[in-house]
Amino acid sequence: MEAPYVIDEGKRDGVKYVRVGGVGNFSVFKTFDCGQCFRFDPDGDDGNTVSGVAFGKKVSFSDRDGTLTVTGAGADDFSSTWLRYLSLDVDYDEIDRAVTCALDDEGNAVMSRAAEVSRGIRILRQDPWEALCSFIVSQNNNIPRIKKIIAAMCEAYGEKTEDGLSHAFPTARALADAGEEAIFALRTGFRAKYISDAARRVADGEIDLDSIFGSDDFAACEAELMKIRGVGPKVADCALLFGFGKTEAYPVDVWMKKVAARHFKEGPDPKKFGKYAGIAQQYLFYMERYVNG
DNA sequence: GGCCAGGTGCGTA
DNA sequence: TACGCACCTGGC
Repeated sequence: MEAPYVIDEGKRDGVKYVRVGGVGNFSVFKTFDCGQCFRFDPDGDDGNTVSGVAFGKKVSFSDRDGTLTVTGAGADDFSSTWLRYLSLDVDYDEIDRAVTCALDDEGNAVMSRAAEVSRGIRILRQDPWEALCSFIVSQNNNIPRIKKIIAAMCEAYGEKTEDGLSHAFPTARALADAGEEAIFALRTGFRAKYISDAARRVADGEIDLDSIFGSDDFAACEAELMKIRGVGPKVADCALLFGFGKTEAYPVDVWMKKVAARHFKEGPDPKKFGKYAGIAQQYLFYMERYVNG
């Protein structure tokens, strides 16, 4: 795999930027359009730029002719934060090879098509608490409203970003202190008690996200998260996949049920994809939800 | 004006 | 254990 390398860095209109080459098969648009993250939106009209907030930093990503531009970051920030966030240190060519030969011929044909249309998607490594909380909000909900609720939560209870114009995702402590009624007032509906329960348990250390992050016992991680009210297998798996870097997590939602019904006699069996099950899942999900739609 | 959304908890057999 | 149904709200 070609390793990402910094081309140059500088400032435009007083804002830092860094340009990076060697990013391989990476699509900003697909990565941020595939439903894994709710705080980024398309910026401008080139179709290749998104802006948002992650790890309390306002940032935008843009790809053009194989060059990634990160605005709001310098070379140091790129290597310390965004390289890992975007999973640019992961060899997706190798993963694509693995997931397209894991099943029988028929299954491999489906996976090859899914990998083809999804080419460029990277599983983000988001903040664990943000991912957990966001996917609690996502249940029985649609993406525009999920984004709206999360934006309201950030504005009300998140620390301001450096430029003072945006807000970080609120800490578990901030949401726990806000209380269930205040969270309900953000139009979260029946999820208010779930968010509140999650925030309290995490803030109190009753659920230790760091130890889940460091654990290799996937089933135990899932069980631990499912102690939270309103966290079932789907939400737990999304949090583990998108927030805890556990690519073996295989969230099954209505779209994945459609995939199974439409393209497979039974299954696919996620175990066959091993530690890349979550990435295979994301490819199948993306094909069904955003391409076949 | 309804239906429904990237689920989950709870009550019922 | 295995279903079916309610759930806040607002986008379409």
